[in-house]
Amino acid sequence: MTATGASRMIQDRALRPTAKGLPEHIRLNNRILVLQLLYRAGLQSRADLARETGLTRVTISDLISELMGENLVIELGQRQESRPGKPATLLDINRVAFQIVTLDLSGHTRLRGAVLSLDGAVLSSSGLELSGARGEAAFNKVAELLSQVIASATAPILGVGIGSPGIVDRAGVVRNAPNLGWRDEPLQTRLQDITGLPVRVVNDANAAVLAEHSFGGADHDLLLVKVGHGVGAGLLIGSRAILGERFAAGEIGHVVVGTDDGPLCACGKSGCLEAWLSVPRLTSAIQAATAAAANAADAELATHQILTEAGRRLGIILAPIVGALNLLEIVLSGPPELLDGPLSTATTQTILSRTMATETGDLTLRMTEQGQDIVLRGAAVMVLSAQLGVS
Amino acid sequence: MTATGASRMIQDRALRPTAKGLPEHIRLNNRILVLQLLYRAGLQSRADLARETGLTRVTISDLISELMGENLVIELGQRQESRPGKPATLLDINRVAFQIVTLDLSGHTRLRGAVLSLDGAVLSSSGLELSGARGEAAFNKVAELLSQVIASATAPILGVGIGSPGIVDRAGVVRNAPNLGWRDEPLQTRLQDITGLPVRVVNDANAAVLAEHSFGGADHDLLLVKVGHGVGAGLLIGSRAILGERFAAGEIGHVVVGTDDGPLCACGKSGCLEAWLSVPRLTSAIQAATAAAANAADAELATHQILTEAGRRLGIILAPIVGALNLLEIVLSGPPELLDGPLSTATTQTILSRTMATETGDLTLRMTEQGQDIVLRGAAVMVLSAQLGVS
DNA sequence: CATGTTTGTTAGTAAACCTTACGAACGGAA
DNA sequence: TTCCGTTCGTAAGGTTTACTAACAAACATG
Repeated sequence: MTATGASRMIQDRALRPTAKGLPEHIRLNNRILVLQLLYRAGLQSRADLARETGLTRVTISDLISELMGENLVIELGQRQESRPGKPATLLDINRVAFQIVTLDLSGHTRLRGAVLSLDGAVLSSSGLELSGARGEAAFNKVAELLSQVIASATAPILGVGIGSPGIVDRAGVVRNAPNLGWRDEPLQTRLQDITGLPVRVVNDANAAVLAEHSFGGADHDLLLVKVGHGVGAGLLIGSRAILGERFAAGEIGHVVVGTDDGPLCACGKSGCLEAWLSVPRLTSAIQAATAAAANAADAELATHQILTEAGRRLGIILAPIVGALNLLEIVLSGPPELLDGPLSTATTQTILSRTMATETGDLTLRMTEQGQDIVLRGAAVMVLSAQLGVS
Repeated sequence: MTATGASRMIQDRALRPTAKGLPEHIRLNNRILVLQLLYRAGLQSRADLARETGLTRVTISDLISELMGENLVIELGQRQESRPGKPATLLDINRVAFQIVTLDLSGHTRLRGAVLSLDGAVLSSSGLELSGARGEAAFNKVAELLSQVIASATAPILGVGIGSPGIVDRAGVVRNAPNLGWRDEPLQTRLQDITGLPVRVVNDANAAVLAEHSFGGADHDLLLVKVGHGVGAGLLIGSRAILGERFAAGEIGHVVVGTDDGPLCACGKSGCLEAWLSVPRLTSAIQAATAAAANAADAELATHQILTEAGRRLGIILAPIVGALNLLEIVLSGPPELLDGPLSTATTQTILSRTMATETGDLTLRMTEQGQDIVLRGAAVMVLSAQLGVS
């Protein structure tokens, strides 16, 4: 028995198509490929792009002229380098021709908004107090802030990106967001209708992990744990976000930690991660310990213990996840004065001691480099990805 | 500020291309699409396929004639149904023209091999005692069994699929398999050179989860826990296998369970999942308890307790994973007399009680329906997927 | 028996890529 | 200075793919 002419290796590229292919899909594919290269590296000639993509100079020229027609790409004069041959014309994404508007709805009391450049830099930002608004009132606050931010843009807007707390489905419907009092709120569609702009709504932790991935540079699988009023996570595997069957992936706040009970949680269970790790719980525990302490050294010690125990609890939850997914990179987002120190040290230690060292030896756990704007920037990544295929 | 002509929604289909697109890729895409439909549903006419795919009858006809030329598709006479119009010519994958050869190397003492039809049915099987062979000797045993099985095929062989324990990379190199004494063993390449057939080597648990996905029917994200001499898992998200950064995804056997210590594990830590749940540990614990019991009822009770506690420990490990990935379907593979009963009941209970009920309420945990042949059938899925793009 | 319907094929068109060829612009050598 | 090789970008023509339009074959029905 021998191999047959019928058998042909199917490359990874084409596995499991779910839709028919048409010539124009090739064009779109290559268009995105070119935009992606220009977006990441910038300042390349048509010939450079041809070499990198494997497409011919002819095809690249054609694509570029299309992109220049849309004002997405511009020529930036000739390369100065002294080489034989006709000098190359340098190209780049037209980074000032468009701007991106994003909102971060994850603050417990305050909504934030910003205008960003295509590079993800925050050009201007503003905010609006939620003042306890819920349901339709909260929606109106969001719409109000959005129109403010849109008005402050100084270039055509590529799209609007929004990071919302709670469970958000692929269509941008907020299935459930207790803080804002939303159930099945079709935020994306409604705001799209109001503004006439393309809008993308995603979960805040998912936006955050996208920001970390795109602007942090590393091409690893990534888990981002966002600690705030609650605890949530965003997960990126193979450069794509994991949403979960019911769009609730990353909702680890109410998973029970360990086998020795723990503090009572608002959800009714004991020992939930959120009951150990949320910002309100940590600050109040530290405050209480400090108040009860005899002196500054005691207070310091008690604080250290509280943070270490919280970090250990986080590590206990993360260890099975790290093992099951063979993760090598975990990022924390939240108040650095709480997370960056004993807490993160304890988390790393705990994960390493509870998993197989040979597989997780080079695990990295660190604070995000995106700071407070992480959700705003992640929402911008969503827009870039949706509108241009770039990230 | 308004939306611009430049912005265009990029559909999910084309997100993040990593390679250039060419006209022939369209053809491959559509070819796979057609094969997939025929493989799954079977017995359709060209016109049916055109309607389902959205391609025209002309294009379908052309594709079908290509596939018939390769003997992959055959005509099966005309549809008998009484309808107006010219009767349809029914088509199907030529399910008897090719066979698949697969090996399961995950048995602790015995290698298994089989010839399967394109449908994944086991046509014949054989085995070979490992007799403690390790390293090159183990490789020779594998090669010997493989040539036996290949010789017993009765039709051209589409390809060879192999499920191996240990850590297997994307190129089919067994990075580390302690049981077989392999380190960086390029199994796929070597066997491909020997046999002249396309060979695919994957981790046994990953093969198993593919089998469960393809033949189990459900289109959910899936976690399969394989309990044997060790404990491993295979994970499928969005119909694609998760391998992990170092190809060690699913290696949860040596993750520590709970915060109350536990049995000492061979790896040096205390309370590893494998130290609670592996088949040798369960059987010996049950044997000991039975021997020590005063009567049959006591023995029964002790056995029940041992299995319940093991199931609870599995649940403790799985709860964070289920929460983080928002999984709804977990499958157990292994000796049903151990797993199917108190153990799986306790696991389900534990997961539900340790996660947020609203998100995991409709969690399913069940035994596999694939039985002993799960790895053999999963390896066949790999071959189908690699050679035809079908699964 | 005529009509309408469905199937599968033939002929010609549009879109996307490719190959081949060429002018333009530069550095370096005769 | 002049010539030559190199590199860049563009032009012209060919190939592959899928599409539209049209048609013959085969059937059910009034």
